[in-house]
Amino acid sequence: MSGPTRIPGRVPAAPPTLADVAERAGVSRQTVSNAVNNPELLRPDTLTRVQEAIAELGYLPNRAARNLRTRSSHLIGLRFSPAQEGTANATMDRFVHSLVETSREAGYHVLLFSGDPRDPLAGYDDLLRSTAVDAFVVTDTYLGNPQARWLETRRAPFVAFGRPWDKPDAPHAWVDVDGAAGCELATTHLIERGHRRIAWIGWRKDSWIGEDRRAGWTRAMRAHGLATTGLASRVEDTVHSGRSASAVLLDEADPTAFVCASDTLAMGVLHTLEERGRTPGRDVAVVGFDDSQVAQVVRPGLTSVRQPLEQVAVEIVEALSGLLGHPPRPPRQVLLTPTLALRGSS
Amino acid sequence: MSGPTRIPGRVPAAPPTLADVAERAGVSRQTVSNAVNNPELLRPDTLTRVQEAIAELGYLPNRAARNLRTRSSHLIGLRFSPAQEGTANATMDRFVHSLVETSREAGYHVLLFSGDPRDPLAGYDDLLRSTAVDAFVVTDTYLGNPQARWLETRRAPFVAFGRPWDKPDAPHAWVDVDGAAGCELATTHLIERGHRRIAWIGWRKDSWIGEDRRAGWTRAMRAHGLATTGLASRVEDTVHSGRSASAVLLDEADPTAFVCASDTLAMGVLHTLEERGRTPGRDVAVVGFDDSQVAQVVRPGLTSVRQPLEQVAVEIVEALSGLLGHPPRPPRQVLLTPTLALRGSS
DNA sequence: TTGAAAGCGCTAACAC
DNA sequence: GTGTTAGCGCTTTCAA
Repeated sequence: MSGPTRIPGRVPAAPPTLADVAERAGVSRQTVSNAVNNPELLRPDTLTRVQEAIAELGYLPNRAARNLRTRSSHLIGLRFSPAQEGTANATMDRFVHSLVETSREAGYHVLLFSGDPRDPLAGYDDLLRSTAVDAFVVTDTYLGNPQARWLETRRAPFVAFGRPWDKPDAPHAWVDVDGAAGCELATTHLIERGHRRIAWIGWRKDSWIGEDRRAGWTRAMRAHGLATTGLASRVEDTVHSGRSASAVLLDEADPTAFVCASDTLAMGVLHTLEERGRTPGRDVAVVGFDDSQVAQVVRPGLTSVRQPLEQVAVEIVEALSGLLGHPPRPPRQVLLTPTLALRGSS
Repeated sequence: MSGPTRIPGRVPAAPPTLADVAERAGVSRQTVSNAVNNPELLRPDTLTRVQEAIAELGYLPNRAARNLRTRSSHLIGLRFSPAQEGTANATMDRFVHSLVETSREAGYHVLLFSGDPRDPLAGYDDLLRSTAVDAFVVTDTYLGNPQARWLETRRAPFVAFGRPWDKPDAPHAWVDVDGAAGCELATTHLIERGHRRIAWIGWRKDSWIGEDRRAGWTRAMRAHGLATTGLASRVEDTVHSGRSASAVLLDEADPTAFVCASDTLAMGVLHTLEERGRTPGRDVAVVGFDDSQVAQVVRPGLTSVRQPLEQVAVEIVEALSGLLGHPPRPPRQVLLTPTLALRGSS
């Protein structure tokens, strides 16, 4: 045991255990355990004595032992895949920060894992079978989410960041941001500033997220009786595509404003404007999506739809606590509304 | 026990244990453990039988039990603090991706934790005392690193990403990128392209990293017999500061090129050039540092010093394996050289 | 080469 | 309220 080898004032060879605290406080191990986990069970004076011993020894429960006994790790698994498209991983980054912070407040840590980007299930299975995590946060739902279905059959607790587009009434817990509402907000903002011919540059039709965001633009235009014909373009999510698409749209439809499905595409529009000597914000307005670093730093500042990722994290942890609670609360579905970060480009 | 309640073809109520495998293979639990950890101890036919049972049951050792027994978690702690200065957290993001990937190959997972940004020690202590992680990767060494000294006294294994600037011969393991070499590379590149009056915009003097990067610029200038007087500026790391500093430098010293300590500052230079109708790359060259998203997306592309973060991760995991090995290898200090990502701005 | 026994540090269940 | 007992699933002795 560690007791005799521990020399006061020196760095302990091994951290103190429950038994060390119990001996010091003159109580049983169980009482110490109760002092930590159910303090209301102890008589006040016993509690104080135990707490003093805990403080003196700098005791903290051994995680492995507690995990083994309680069959829970207080760890949340998050697949952190290598950078995906354009500015998207900046969003992921901001989200992870919020998640780490919020999880901590709820007593959880975030375990990052990776897996073959081509295999959406890679990594999940091992962690689940080895009981290394209590639950997952699934973020890569943009392709449809086989993970969600797979985790459901495994009865693994998880919360998705992103809707199950292919199965809207799936019963699992998810939190998402209303992209349509965001783009509607952006478009309405432009309409209020006097624009009438507002173009859309979005992603290809097989992207659910892209179609959702596009729907917001359509909705706002229709609501104000504005035509959309010839004003929309669907391309790859690259700066280059944004540039060519905006060039074509300017030639063929002469829009005075652009709403884009991403900051990456919006950057392409800014490039086109610069090439043509037209000033963003004054001659042509541009709005992006994601409020990335780029939007903040580029001249003259890119107005952009901002996802409330801090709130997403809060809702996810809330949902997670529900799933893992005793008794578990039923899964919730939460849709949050983004805001608009106004800058010089509009 | 889980045995009787498990129905073939259905989702198991609890994952199989060593005992389940042993029963199925008709051997003792210990033999199964050996099959997993020391297969060379088994007779080939026994090994095959056990491995078959493992495969049939989908057995994977329970992490908590193994952690408790071996006193190791195979988890690496990384403090993931809320976004710091400008583009710096994009670098962090890229680094974390690499670290997760490399750790996985070495059998480790990355545990993210957060802590009060004002307290550099926050979070470390609890994880250490609760034996939740085997080691730390310390990244926030830019302010000097009390963490490193503190972890050393606690005999906690850790590797720092970043040199101990305030104590260059500190014995702990660290990996860093040679910022001076990077800026020397950038400056030499500009000299080779014919520039002679090359300005420096860097951070304030109390930043060790900033002074290091600046030294690279000085070195390259001196090596080519070029004057540096009046060509340097030290400011805050913001776009705005970069803009004003470059405006002043252009007025007073008329440089034909800028080397900056960050992409953020370089963006400020680009803003100034645009304001004055001068084309980056053609009229005035600009080089940034960190090869951020912004550098890749802005027009006409920002040449930038790129840190070899993938290699940093590899070296860190290598150092970590050394520290945690049996017997441990002595700590190493590794300095890596960055490269230059060439783009339109130069 | 395989098996039996012990115990890592903790908490659930129950007795006092 | 507090103590006792048992056992989570695994690996490290050590004996067969």
